[in-house]
Amino acid sequence: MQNNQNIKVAVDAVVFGYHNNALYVLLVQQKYGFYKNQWVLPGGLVQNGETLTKAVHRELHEEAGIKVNYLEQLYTFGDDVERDKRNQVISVSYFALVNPGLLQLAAATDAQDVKWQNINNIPSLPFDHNLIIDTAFKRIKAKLHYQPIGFDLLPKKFPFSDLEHLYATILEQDIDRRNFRKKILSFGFIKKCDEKQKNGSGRPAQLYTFEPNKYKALEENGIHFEIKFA
Amino acid sequence: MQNNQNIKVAVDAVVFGYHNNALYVLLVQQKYGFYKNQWVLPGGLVQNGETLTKAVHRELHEEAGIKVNYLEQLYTFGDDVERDKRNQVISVSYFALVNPGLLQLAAATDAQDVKWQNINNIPSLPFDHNLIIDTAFKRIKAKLHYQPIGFDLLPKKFPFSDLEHLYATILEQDIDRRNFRKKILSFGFIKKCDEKQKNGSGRPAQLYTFEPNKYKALEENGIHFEIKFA
DNA sequence: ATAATATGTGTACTATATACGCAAAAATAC
DNA sequence: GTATTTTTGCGTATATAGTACACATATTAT
Repeated sequence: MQNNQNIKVAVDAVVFGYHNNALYVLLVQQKYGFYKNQWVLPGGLVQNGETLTKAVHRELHEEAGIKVNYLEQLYTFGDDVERDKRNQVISVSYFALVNPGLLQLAAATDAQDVKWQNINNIPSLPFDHNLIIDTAFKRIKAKLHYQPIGFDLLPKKFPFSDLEHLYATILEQDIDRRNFRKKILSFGFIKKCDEKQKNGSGRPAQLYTFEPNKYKALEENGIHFEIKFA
Repeated sequence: MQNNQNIKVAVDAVVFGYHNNALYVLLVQQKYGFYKNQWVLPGGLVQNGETLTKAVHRELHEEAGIKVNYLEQLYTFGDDVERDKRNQVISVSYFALVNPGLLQLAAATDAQDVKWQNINNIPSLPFDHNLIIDTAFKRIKAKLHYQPIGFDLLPKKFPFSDLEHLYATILEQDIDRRNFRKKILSFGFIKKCDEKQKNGSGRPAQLYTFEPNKYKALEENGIHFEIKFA
C-alpha cells in the first residue's frame, strides 16, 4: 500500500430549514486559518478513527450546536484537485433537514458566526460550496416527489396548508390544493390531530401529523409514495 | 488545518456487463500485498494530484484494460472505520456499464486475474465489497426505470427483444412485450435500423438503435423517461 | 353586521396504464 | 417440400390515475 498519499478527507453539510414560506441553508463563519471570517458550509476534516457520519454530526454540533432530523450522503466532491487552496481535500458532502424550532434558536444565538441564508440568495462562497448547495437543492427537489422528507422540515403537527406551501415554495411551482390534499391523504400516512390551529384571520386549520410507521408499512408492501404536479 | 490526518482515499468500481440474458460484475484478483490472490472490485488508492474520476479510469485501465460506456459515482463508504484491515481507508465508489463486446474480450485475455461474475453468484469478498455491489445493483435497478442506461449494456444495434430481456433479467420480473414496446417507442428516442438480425430459429428481428440526442431533447423539454411494470 | 381571509370539499373529463391473443417470418425436423 | 417449432410484430377494450375547476364555511378585523 502506497503510504505517501497526501489527500485530506473532509465532510460538509448542507442543512436546510424551512420557515415563513422560505427555504434556508445554514452557513457558518470560519474563526481561524486561511479562510478566516468567510462564510462556508458547516464541516471540516474527519478525525482519525472517526466514521464519516460521526464526523458530520460532530461538526454540526461544534459549529452550529444543532441536531438534525434527517441526514443523507449527497456526493463526494473531488474532481477539482484545487478546490481547497491549501491542500488536496476531498469533501464527502451531506444534506440535512431540521425542523423550524431549531431554526429560530440557531438564528437567535449566534448572529456572528452562524446564519440561515435564503436559498435564493446565497452569496459566492469559497471552495466549491456553491456547487455543493446547488447539488443539494436539486436533490431535495427531486426527493420531495418520491420520499416524505417534507415532514422533517415541519413541526410534528402542522396544518395542511403548510405542507402545500412547502411543496410550492421548494419546487417553485403552483399546486392545486384539492388534488394535492387528495393525493397525500390517499396514502394514509397522515393523521388528523384533535387540535386546530388559529393563525389570526381565516378559518382555523385542522392539524395533521405524519406517521412514519404507516409509511414504512406501505414501503414494505411495495407501495411507493409519489407525487407529481401538473 | 489539522495535518496529522491519516485516512487514505480509495476509489472502487462496480462494472456491470450484460451477456446471454445475465448480468455480470467485473472482479479482479489482487497481485500484491495483504490481500494477495483475493478477488475484489477493481480500484485502489487515489494518487496525489489526481481527481477521483481520473483515478477510477486509471484503475479500470490498469487492472482490467477496459474503457466504460457509463460511469457514475455511487456512494462513499467510510462508516466502517476498519473496512480495510491495514489502515483507515474510505472508498469513493462508482458504478459503470460496458457493452458486451468488451465483456468477451476481458474474459478472454486474463482468465487468471480478471473475471466476470454473475450478479446472482457473487462470493464473499474482502473489505465491504459485497455491500458496494449490493448498493450498485439497487442503483442500477432503480435507474432502469427513469434513465436510459440499459442501452449502455447493449451493442449499438440491438433487437427489441434484447432490451426486453435486459429489463426482465435485471429487474427480475416479467414484462408484457406489447406494452413495453409501445411505451419505449412512444418516447421516440429509439430508431429502426435498416438491418435485421437472424438468430437461428424464429422470425428475424428488426434492429433498433438508441439516439442520445433525441433523449437529450426530451429532457430539455421537461419530458422525463419513465417506465413501470405491472 | 359586514368584509376580508384562509380553510375544506366533489365531480366530470382526460390521459395513461393494463390485460390480453393471434398472425407472420424464418429455421428445423421429418 | 411440408409440417412443426420458434421468435417477432402488432391493436383494442378496460381500468386506473391525473387534471381541471368553484363555492360554502369558520374565523378575525373593521
